[in-house]
Amino acid sequence: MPEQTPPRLVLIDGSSYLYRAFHALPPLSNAAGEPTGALFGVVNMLRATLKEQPDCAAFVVDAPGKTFRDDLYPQYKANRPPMPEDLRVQVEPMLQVVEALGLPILRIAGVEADDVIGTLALAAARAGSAVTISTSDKDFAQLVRGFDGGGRIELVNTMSGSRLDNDEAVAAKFGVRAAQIVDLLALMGDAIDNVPGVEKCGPKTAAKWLAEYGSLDGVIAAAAGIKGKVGDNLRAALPRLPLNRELVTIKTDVPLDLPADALKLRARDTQTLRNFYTRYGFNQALRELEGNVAPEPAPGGKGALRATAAGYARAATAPQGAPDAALAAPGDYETVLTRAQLQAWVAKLQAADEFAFDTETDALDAMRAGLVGLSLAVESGRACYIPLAHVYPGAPAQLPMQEVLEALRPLLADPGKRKLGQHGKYDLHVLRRHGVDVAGYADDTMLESFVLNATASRHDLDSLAQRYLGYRTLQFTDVAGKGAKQIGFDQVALEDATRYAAEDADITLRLHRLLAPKLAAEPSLQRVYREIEMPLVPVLARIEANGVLIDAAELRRQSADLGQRMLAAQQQATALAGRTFNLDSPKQVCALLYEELQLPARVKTPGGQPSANEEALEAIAELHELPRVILEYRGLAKLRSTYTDKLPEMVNPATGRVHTSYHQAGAATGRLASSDPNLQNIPIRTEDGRRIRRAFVAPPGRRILACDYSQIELRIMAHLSQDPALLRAFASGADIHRATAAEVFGKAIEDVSGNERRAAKAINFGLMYGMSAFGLAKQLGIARGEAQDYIALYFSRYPGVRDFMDATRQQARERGYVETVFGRRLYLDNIHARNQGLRAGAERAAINAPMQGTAADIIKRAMIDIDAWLAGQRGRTGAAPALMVLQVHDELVFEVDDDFVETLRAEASARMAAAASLRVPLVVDSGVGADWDQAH
DNA sequence: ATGGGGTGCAA
DNA sequence: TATTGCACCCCAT
Repeated sequence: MPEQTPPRLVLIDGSSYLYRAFHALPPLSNAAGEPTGALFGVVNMLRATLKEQPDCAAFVVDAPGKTFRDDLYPQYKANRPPMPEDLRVQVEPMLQVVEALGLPILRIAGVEADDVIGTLALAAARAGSAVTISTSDKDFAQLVRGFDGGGRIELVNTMSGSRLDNDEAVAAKFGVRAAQIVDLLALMGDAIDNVPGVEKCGPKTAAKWLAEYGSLDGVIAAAAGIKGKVGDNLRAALPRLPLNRELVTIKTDVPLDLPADALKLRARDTQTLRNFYTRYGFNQALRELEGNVAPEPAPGGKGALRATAAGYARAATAPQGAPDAALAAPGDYETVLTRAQLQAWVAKLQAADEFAFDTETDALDAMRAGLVGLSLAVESGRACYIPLAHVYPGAPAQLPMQEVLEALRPLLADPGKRKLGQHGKYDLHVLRRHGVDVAGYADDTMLESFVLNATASRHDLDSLAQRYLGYRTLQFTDVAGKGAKQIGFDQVALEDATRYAAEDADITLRLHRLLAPKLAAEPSLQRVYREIEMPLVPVLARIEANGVLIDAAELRRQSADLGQRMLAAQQQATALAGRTFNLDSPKQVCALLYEELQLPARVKTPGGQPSANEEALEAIAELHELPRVILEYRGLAKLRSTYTDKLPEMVNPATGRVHTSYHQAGAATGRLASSDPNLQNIPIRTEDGRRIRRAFVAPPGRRILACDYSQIELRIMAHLSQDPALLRAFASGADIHRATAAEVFGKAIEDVSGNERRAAKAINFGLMYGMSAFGLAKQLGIARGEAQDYIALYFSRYPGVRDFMDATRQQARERGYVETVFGRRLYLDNIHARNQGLRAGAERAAINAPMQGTAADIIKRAMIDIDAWLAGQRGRTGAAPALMVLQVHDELVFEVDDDFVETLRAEASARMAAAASLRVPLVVDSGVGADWDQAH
C-alpha cells in the first residue's frame, strides 16, 4: 500500500504578520500616497503560502472586544500601544485581499486568534492532518508535536523562512522541548502583552532552569535553593508564575462551532485582485496574476515543452478540489529544444538592453563542472531553459551544445551587451571552460545585496528571493533529491530542470530590478559596487583559473615525516598516561588530565566546560609532562591533516594546479574569504609550518613574487584618526612598534627594549580589535591594572586615536553603521542590544571594520589595476609574462617569468602603493624566490 | 549523513 | 573579556 499523504491545513496568524511586516519593511506607499508596507509583506507571504497548495487554510485575526484573558488579568496587553494610523488603514485592504485570494477569514468574537488557531490545529492534527501554523509569534512553538496516526503540527514563519517542525527544532531554538515552552514563557514573561516574568530571567536562564528542574513546578519547588540576584528575583515572582503560565498557554479547547466549509479555499477573484494590485502598485503580483490568467502561446517548435506553473500544478497530484488560488504562478518558463525556439530567444536577447543568464552544471566545483544547460531571462516572469547535456533514460533530444554556444557567443562575448547574474563568477568559469569568454558582465545580484547590507542576510539566490521578493524558490534538493540519493543536474527531468533553472534566471532579473535602484539611491555604495566589486569579478575569476603550482611530492614527504613524529608523540603519551587514549579527542584528553590525573582545569571553553586547548595545556605543562606531549602531537596532526595530506588531493587533474575559490561576499568587512582549499591560512609562524610554503612553487623558468602591504591597518588608523604622533611615526619610516614603545615609555627609539617593543606591538594590534585591559593583560601575561596603565599611557600620547574610537562608536550608535574610506558600509545590528555582551561585540566590530574594510578596499583596487596592466603585457613567447595566483588579505602573490621579475616587482609594488592616497604613505614589501617561503 | 563544539591556522 | 575567516576532528543525533 502506498503511503497516503495526510491532508494539509495551513492556519495563518494574520495579526502577527501584519505587525511584523509593518515594522520590518520600509514605510512604502503607493502612487496615491497610501501606506502599503505591511500590505506588501502580507500579500507576498500569502502568495508564498498559497503556492504550497494546502488542502485547507484560514486567515485568523482577532475580533474586536474582550476575551477570557482580559477577564483573567485586566492589565493584559495594557502596555500595547494603540495601532499606528499608518498600520490601521492597511487592515481593511488586507482583509479584502485575503478574501479575494479565496482564503477563509476567521474572526471569532470573545476568542483570541491564538486560541482559535490552537484549537483548530489540535483538532485537525488529532484527525491526522499535517497542520502548518504560519506565524511570526514564537509562542506558538508550544504546539509543535507529532500525533499517532500521522498528524502533526509545525510552525513556519514565511517571512523569515524559518520552520519549527519537531521537538529538536524547538529545542535548537529555545533550549527546551515544545511541551516546556509555556513554562519558559511564564518565567520570561512577555513585555508586549504586559505579562511580567522573573526579573533578569531571559531565554537562557529560563531554559537552564527548566533543563535542571524539568518544569515550572520543579523550578518553583527549587526556588528556595537558587542563589544570586536572579534567585531573589525568582522568589519575588513566585506568586504570579501560575497565572503567567495560564496567560501564555494557547488554548486548544475553545468551542468554535464553525460551518463545515469554514476552512475551504475558494476560487480567487481575479478582477478584484487585479484592481487591488494595480492600486497598490504590486507589480510583481500583478504580472504573476496576468501570466497565469492568459498564458501566451508557445513560440514554436514541435518539441516545445511548456512549463507554466499552472500546468505543473495540474500535472502534479494536486488534491481534489484545490482551487485556482493555490496555483499562484511564479512565471512562464519555456524549455528550448528546437532551433526555432533558440533563434526566437537570440532575437529577444538582441533586442534587449540587458539579460540575466545562469548555467546549470553537474558539479559544484567551477573548475571541474560540466555544462548541462543554460537559462536566460529578459523580462520579469518569463525565462527559458536550454538543456544541453541531460542524459537520463528517455531524455528528449537536445540542441547540440556547440551550436547553442555559437548562437549565444556574439551576445555573451559582447562587452556592450549588459549581462547580469547571481554569483556570476561561477558561470564565467564554466562558460570559459566550454569555450566562451563572457564580456560585459555588468551586474551581480549577490554583490548588489552584499554592498547594500553585508550582514542582513545570506547572499545566495534563495535567501535574496525570500528577503527581497518574499518568494520561495524551488530548491535544488526539490528537483535533485538529497543525501546519497541525490542525482546530478544532468539526470533531472527537463520539466523539473526548467522550473528550477529558468526560475533562477527570472528571479535574478527581478532581484536586480529591485536592488539596482536601492544602490543608485546610495551614491557611496553605488561607487563601491561599480568601481570595486563588479570590476573585481573577472579578476578573481582569472586568479582562480590560474591556480597555483604545488610540489605534491614535497608535501607527501612532509606528511611521512610528520606521521613518524606523530607516532613517536603518541607512544610517549601512552606511556605517560599509562593507557591508550585518542589524542584527537578533546573530551578524552580532558577526562585524562582533569579527572584521572587530577590536574587543575584553569581554562574554560566558550561553552563553560574545562578546556584542553593550547592555553590550557600550557598552563599545566609545568605540573606534568603529558600536556607538552599532547601539544607536540596536536601541532603535527594539524599540519598533516589540514595541509600536507590535503593539498595534494586538491590538485586539479586537468590543470595540475590547485584552484582555490574566493568568496567575494564572504566577510562582512569586505575582505575576501578563500575555501576549497583555504589558501589564506597556510602556516608561517613555526618552522614546521613554514616548510609547507616551500611546496608552493613556480614552474621552470618562473619565480614566485610576493608583495605585501606593511602595517596597512595601522596606517589606516593613522589616516582615520589623524593623530599627529602616529602620522609622524609613519612619515618617519621608523619601525612602528618601536616608535610606539618609544613614545609610550618616553625613551629614544634606540633605547627601546625588546620587551617594550613587544608590549607596544600588542597594544597596537589590540587597539584595532577594540581590546580591553583584560585582553591586553592576558596577551602580555601581566596584571590587569598594569595593562590598564599601558592603555592609559598610550591614549595620553595618541589622543587622536582615542577620539577616533569614541567618534566611531558614536557614529555606529547614531547611524547604525560604520564605513570605510571608500564608503563601504557595515551595519551593526547589535549596537543597541540590551545584552551587554552583544553590544560590546558590536562596538568592537565598529572599531575594527573601518580599518579591516578599508584595507580590503585598497587591495581590491590594486588587484583590479594590476590585472588590467598585466593584460597589456606580453612575454617572450607572446603568452602572459606573469599570473596573479594568490591574495592573502594584505599580500598578492604572482608567478612570473624570470626575465619579467623586476618589471613586475616594481610595477606591482607601485600600483599597490598608489591604490589609495592616505595621510600616510602606503609601503609595500616584496620578495622573490623559487617558492612562496623564499619569496618572504 | 549532518551539525555543533572544540581546536587552531592565517591576516 | 581582541577582529575577520575556513577546516579539521570528535561525537551525538
